[in-house]
Amino acid sequence: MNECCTVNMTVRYLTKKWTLLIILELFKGDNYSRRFSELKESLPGITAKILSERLQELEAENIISKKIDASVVPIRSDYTLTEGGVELIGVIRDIKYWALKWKIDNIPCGSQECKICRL
Amino acid sequence: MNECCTVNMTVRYLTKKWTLLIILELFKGDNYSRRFSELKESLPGITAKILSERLQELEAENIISKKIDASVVPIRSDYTLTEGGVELIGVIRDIKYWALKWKIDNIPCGSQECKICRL
DNA sequence: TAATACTATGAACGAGTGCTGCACGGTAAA
DNA sequence: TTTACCGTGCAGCACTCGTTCATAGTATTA
Repeated sequence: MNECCTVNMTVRYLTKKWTLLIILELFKGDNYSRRFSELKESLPGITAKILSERLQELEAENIISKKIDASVVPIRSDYTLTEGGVELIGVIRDIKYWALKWKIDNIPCGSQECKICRL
Repeated sequence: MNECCTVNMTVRYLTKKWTLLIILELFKGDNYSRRFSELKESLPGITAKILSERLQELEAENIISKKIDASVVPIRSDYTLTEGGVELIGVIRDIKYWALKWKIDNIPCGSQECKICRL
């Protein structure tokens, strides 16, 4: 439907609800890592289904990696930013800087609802 | 519906069909400038309506500026990348580099259909 | 014995958005 | 009268996104 292009596809993923926030949560975690339940807690309002979906997408995109510890019960799932994922933070920062520099009527960030601009 | 955030909003605009291509066309033009009809010609398949819409959006975002020469008939409309728009090219490049570096199964760019990767 | 914690997946539904197609508007030169 | 030029408005289709509810498996805890 849209143009075939890695740029476009990449950007497209980032627009999905929660995706940026999930990446940022992982970035803040020890070793850029978080558990499923931790993510869910730190993202009030997200449903397990959507979180699961986004994590799968990010894994498919090689932005995060997943490690399941099935020896423990209940199961632990750890999600970690890949090297590429960590570098993506830099790209997101660049976008943010551009936006802050050139957007006159930007949405007031730093508000409680927006965690992205705390980068 | 989505998170309020300039980053998110910015990225969101870039995902729309034709937007990236329009920006690139302007970037290639003399003085980063193009006329409506020139844009339409160089983007086969785009309709006047969509081109018009995208240009309006980009203008509202301060990425391009518009100049109408009503003294001539038929009317001439010139669209030019703003300073911010030109800087945005750098951001798009960064996204592209990231994508090329980290995406294993990226869509084959350089194909005829994709003009974005010629950046 | 039953409930709870944890990590999911699937189906159905509703809302929204993006894009297309078509019609229509104006003016001046050819 | 047609063409070049630059749009706008409306109708409608298709797709996507997100929510909600149902389900599932296991081991510890009450």
